[in-house]
Amino acid sequence: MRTSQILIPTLREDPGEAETVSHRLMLRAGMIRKVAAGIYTYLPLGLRVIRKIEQIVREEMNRAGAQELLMPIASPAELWRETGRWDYYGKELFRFKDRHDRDFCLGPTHEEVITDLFRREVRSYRQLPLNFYQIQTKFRDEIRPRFGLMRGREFIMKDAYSFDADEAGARISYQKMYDAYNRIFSRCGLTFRPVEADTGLIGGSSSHEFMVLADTGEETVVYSETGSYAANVERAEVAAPTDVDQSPMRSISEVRTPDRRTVEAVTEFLKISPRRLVKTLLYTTDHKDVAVLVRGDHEVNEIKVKRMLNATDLVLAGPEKVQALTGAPVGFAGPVGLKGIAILADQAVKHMRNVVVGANKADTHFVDANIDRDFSVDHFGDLRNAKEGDLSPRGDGTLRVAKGIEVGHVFMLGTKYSQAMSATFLDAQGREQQAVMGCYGIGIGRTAASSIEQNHDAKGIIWPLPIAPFHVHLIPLGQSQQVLELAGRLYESLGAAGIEVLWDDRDERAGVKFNDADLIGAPLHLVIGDKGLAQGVVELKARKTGQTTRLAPNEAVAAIGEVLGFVPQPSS
RNA sequence: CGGGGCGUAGCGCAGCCCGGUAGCGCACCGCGUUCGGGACGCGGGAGUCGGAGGUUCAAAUCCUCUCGCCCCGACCA
Repeated sequence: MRTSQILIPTLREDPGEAETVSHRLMLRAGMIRKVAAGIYTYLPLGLRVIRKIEQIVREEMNRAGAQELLMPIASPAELWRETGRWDYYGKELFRFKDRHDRDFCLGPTHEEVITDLFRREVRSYRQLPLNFYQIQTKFRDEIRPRFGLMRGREFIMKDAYSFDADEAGARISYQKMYDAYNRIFSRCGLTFRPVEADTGLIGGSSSHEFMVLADTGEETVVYSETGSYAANVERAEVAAPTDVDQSPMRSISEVRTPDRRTVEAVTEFLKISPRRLVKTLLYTTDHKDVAVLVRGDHEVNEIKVKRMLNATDLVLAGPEKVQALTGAPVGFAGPVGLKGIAILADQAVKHMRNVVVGANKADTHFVDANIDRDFSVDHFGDLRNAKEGDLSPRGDGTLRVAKGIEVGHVFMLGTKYSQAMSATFLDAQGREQQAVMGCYGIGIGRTAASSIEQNHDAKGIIWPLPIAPFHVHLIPLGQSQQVLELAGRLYESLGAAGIEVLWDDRDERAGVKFNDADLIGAPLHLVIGDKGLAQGVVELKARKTGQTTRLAPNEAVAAIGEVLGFVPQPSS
């Protein structure tokens, strides 16, 4: 491709709207342009990268035995009402009505549509297992789209759905996808890690997320330093506490803590460690209020609380609510004397003695409060976030914390959708059985963005070869006859050898061309200039290392083919 | 949705406090010089100052409403 025939509007300056590296570089390299918040046009260069990733995904899906199909973007509300997700999905679902006033949505995911296909078309266990996938545009009206392709409201996703006759089969299907995902992200040149994850809105019994490790990631991953445990912090289990405080109970007393509302302020004021304090957080769920107790240096994990309560909704109580429940302003809530409300506590609280808690009275705390004597707890459980230094729940060392970008997610769905939608088949005994499902997603654009987060320098992008928009950036310098002629010849023969070349045929100064080439990030740059030709050489530069090799022009194609791992075709 | 910020030429911004000619850099067009890491000279085109209302002799600037966008928190590929 010649630059005169492909629109690559590179930007010299950073666009003001972009914060993260990948967003900035994608805009600057002329890969994407914003149309509305979270909605982008993929320009030719960006689309080439997207297509490369899609192709890798396609190859690995096919290899894993999945079959490609394509479902519609628009789907009728009836299907979503069958599973209850028309309501449950909430504002994130882009909804619209047709001319007959019938409800539709733009698909955010396709469990309903694929399950509908399955129940209509599949009858027998002999047809199983099945796995269908598609690469398609999805719509989610995200609360806050951000970081370019990282979190769009319209985005390209590969989604796959497996159907098995039983749990054992489903586990095999799941494992195949898990393995395929590992291959896909490896082939894309990413440093990533599969982690145990929460299932969120999709539902199901268990899942793994594939996390690209990057400081700009929105997810928090905890992993055992020495072992194999890794999980999203939303999901990460906390090992049962081993430190049991055996000290004798002292008698409870009230202390004045004027205007000390936070753990930090109270513990500083009383000159105690946050580990001696129990903080009380008040929440409102679907139908009731609850208090959640955690140690002062711990954080409540709301997902775990939701799970314990079997609630779909959980919001921290506002100031009026807190006042109503405790009779005190925010900052002084405590379990002692707290009436008419369920009290949950993290397991670590169980073994604490002589703790500091709010007194449900303005500017007052209790010290030396004790469980069972001064207050009671209705349920204990693992309700906090794992944190750096915790013991691994698998007993393999201590936990560390890192940031990650979720590029893929695999779920064991079980029969959640097949049950809701009566997706059944007949087993060998002729009995009707519900299909056991799995679903598997990859964010294609997010994968591209993640790759940039991991592969860039101050000058621009450094694409891994398999997803680079072009293999070689051909950079002729000046307009001399010999340079132009050689550029044309090399362009032809590289193309004939199956090598993808971007030929900068603009009449620009060397600096402009070099800077654009560095920004765009093809793995190899081939520079042709009068200076080199005077010595009979062209220069091949590796974008990543900056290392330059001088080559005779007639060796260039073979040398490049070798570096790229191609078997060069004889050029005509 | 809560908190913070921004909308002025294609891009990046100044001007706004203290009302009075709409400006700078880059990009773009023409001519010339230049040409191995973002050249220079001369000439030029381009802006409903996000939108609507109001105050005023006069509004980019003050007031009200509104729309859009970005950043920080609760959702997810």
